[in-house]
This record gives sequence, C-alpha cells and structure tokens, in this order.
Amino acid sequence: MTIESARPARLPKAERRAQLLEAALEVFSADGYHSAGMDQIAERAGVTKPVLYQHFPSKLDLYLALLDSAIDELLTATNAAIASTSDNKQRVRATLDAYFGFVDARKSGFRLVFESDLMNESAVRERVERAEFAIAESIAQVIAADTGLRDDQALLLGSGLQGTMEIAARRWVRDPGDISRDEAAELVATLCWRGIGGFPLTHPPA
Amino acid sequence: MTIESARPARLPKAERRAQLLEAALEVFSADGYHSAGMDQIAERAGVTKPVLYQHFPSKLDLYLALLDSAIDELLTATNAAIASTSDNKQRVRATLDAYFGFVDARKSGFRLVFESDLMNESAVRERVERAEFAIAESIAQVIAADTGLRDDQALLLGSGLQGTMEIAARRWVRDPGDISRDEAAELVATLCWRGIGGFPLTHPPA
DNA sequence: CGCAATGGTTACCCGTCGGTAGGGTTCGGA
DNA sequence: TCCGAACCCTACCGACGGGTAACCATTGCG
Repeated sequence: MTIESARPARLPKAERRAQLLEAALEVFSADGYHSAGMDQIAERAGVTKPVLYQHFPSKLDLYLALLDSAIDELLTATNAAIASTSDNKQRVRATLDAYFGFVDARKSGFRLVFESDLMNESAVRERVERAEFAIAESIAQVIAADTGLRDDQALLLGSGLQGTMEIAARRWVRDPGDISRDEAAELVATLCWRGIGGFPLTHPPA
Repeated sequence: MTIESARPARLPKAERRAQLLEAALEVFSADGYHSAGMDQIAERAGVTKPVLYQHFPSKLDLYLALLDSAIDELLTATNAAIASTSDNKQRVRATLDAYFGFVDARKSGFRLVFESDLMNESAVRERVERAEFAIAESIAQVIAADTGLRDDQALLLGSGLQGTMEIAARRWVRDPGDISRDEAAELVATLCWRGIGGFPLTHPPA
C-alpha cells in the first residue's frame, strides 16, 4: 500500500485521456452506444463521471473521437496496401491482409464503425459513409486505370468489393469459427479476385 | 361532419391494429428504434398512446412484431425463388429478383431488419441472425447438392452470397442512383454467379 | 509550512419517454 | 330510452441517464 494501488491513482491528463478512450471503446463496442452509460465508462476507467466530462464535452463527442480514430487507422492501412504493389492480384491480397489485420487487431474499433447503433445520428452516418466511400474509391481508381471502365462503373465495382470485405469481416469477427485471420483474408481475396479479375482489359470502353 | 372524417374515427380492432403497425413501421424505419417515440407512432396513426398500448404491451413487442413480419415475408420470397427452377444460373437470378423485389416493395421492412439500431437487444439479434442463417442455409443446400463440397464449405459460400445480397441491397436502398430494381438484381446476380459458378463439380471432395 | 494548481468525488438537477389510471363518448341491443 | 361494451382521450407517474455544481485531497513549490 505504499504507492499507487487503490482507487484514486492520480494520472496526468494525457494518460487519463488515453485510459478513458480505451475504456469507452470497450464499453461502446460491447454494449452499443445507447446501452452504454457514462457512469459505466468512467467506472471501467476507475474514475467517476465528472472526470470523463473534463476530457470530453459530451457522450456523442466521446463516441465520435473513437470513431474518427478507428476510421483513420483503417483507411491508412488499406491505402498503404493498395499502393504496395502494382500487380492487381497481389494488390487484392494485400488489401485483404490489411483489412483483416485491422479487424483482428482492433476488433472493438471495427465493430464501433460498422455495427454502430447510432447510424441515425447524422454525424455518425456521415463519417461511416465517408469511410466506406473512401475505400471504394481507392479501389475504383485502380479499376478504372487498369480496365478502361467508366468511372461510375468502376465505382460500383469498388463499392461491391468494399462491401464484400466489410460484410465478410463482420461475420468473421462475430464468429471466427476455425478460420484463422490469414485464411479468412485469403478466402475473401480469392472471392474478390474471382469477381473482379475477369474485367481487366477484356472490357473496352464500348 | 356526417361520417368518419375528423380525429377520432373509430375503428374495429383489427383495422386499428393494422394501421398502428403501418405507422410504427414508417416511424421506426425512418428514425430508428431509439429515436422513435410511442407518442410519435400513435400520432401518425391519428390516435393517442394508450390506444397503442391496448394493442401492443410494450415498445419492444411492437418492434418485434414488425420484425417478424418482415423477416417472414423475406424468407418466403427467397425460398420460393430458390425452389422455382433447377438451373443454377437461373436460380441465382430468380433469387436476386425475389430479394430485390422484397427490398423494393418493402423498403421500410428491409431497413428495419438489416439496419436496426437495436442489435444489442438479444431478441432482435437472434431474429436477424436466424434470418441471415436461414437464407445462407437454403443456398448452401443447393451448393452442397450440386458441387459435392462439404457442408461447412457450402455454408460458408452460402453466407458469402447472402452477405453480398444484403449489403448490395442496403446500398441500393440507400441510394438507388440511376439503377433500376431489375438492373440492380441482374448486376448482383452476375457478380454472385461469377463468384459461385466456377465451383460446380470442378471441385471434388478431395 | 502555507497555498495554489491539479485531479477527483459526492450529490444533485432535470428533461425525456415508456407506461398507466381513470374518465368521457359513441354505438348496438333490449 | 336506458345500459353496457367498446373505443379513445387527458393527465399523470416514475425511472433512467446525461450533464453539472460545489466541495475534498494530493502534490510540489517558495
């Protein structure tokens, strides 16, 4: 009982903030936005509610901070993967590795974004849709460049691939079963490549 | 002022119930479960809250009634489509016609099921997952029968196809753009068939 | 040893909303 | 015309939870 052990455990602002974010992420992703209480989040961080409000002005702001952080990380990872090679088959594989890598390492963050129960809030919906669109568009750019398809057609296909990744990842997170992260990524990569691989250059502008 | 015109407009129980269900469906699907208020639903039906509670014991029960109804309709439609032919390519097309037919005709019901903000409620989650699984399994049965794939492999593919339909439909409902219902169904059917069509009999048990 | 400044806590407020009690009004039948 | 049943409304309750006010405690510096 010499030093920090029991309840109070005073912390500098930055660390406390990080801790609160982590606690909030766990609670939000476990219970959803509506069921989660500010008291609950504070308690998980070993602190009381007012402390939470010293760091975040409202419940929604706290949620959005987490959302932005998760989205940012996902976009960074996928964009890096898309840019990592110029071989399209490899590119698909790399992208799915990155996607499932994120999903695996940041399960809570992933669920926060793609299983949110706050989609009615415009601020949330906007962010999630922007994220989905950003991924779809990154893919679409490659498709458009390499196939000669029209931009809107490419975007449609990009959306399809993005959607496939999203829903597959969601299902895998919910119930991984016997499937490892790598297996999952490879499986979906195969599916995506089978779907998209037939397009390149076999489909002139006409 | 002779007959029913103004506010009260007395109705027999069955009709009132139907009207309440319709009003609730609109409100729930527009605002989500949490934002929707019982007063709001009652008002939309031209009635007050207690009337609502004479027909449904709680907000959740009302929601579940709508959910069950929508799910039942969707499963009926898709199962009929799957059974409608024995040509697999046709089968895929028919299933997507049925799926998008439901989505188009019952937009609110579709959103209620697949964009629910009440997934944390176990009763809701269970129903939605059962619905997804039921569709995936119907598809998987055909796949298993026609390809010789193991049951679990077939179920995985069935889940993939179900997921593809779901997410594509969700995106189409959110923003149909210039794409007609038929176009959407055909497009996704093509995508699904391209993904699954390579499997039959080319992939023996080994 | 004071004495800020920083970090926490207890205790409370209050708006919203699901749910209810009890009383009025219309209708069919005797 | 009386009666009771079916239907609907006004008015209210009570709990839950986001957000806040006001008050302790620890730390470290002069």
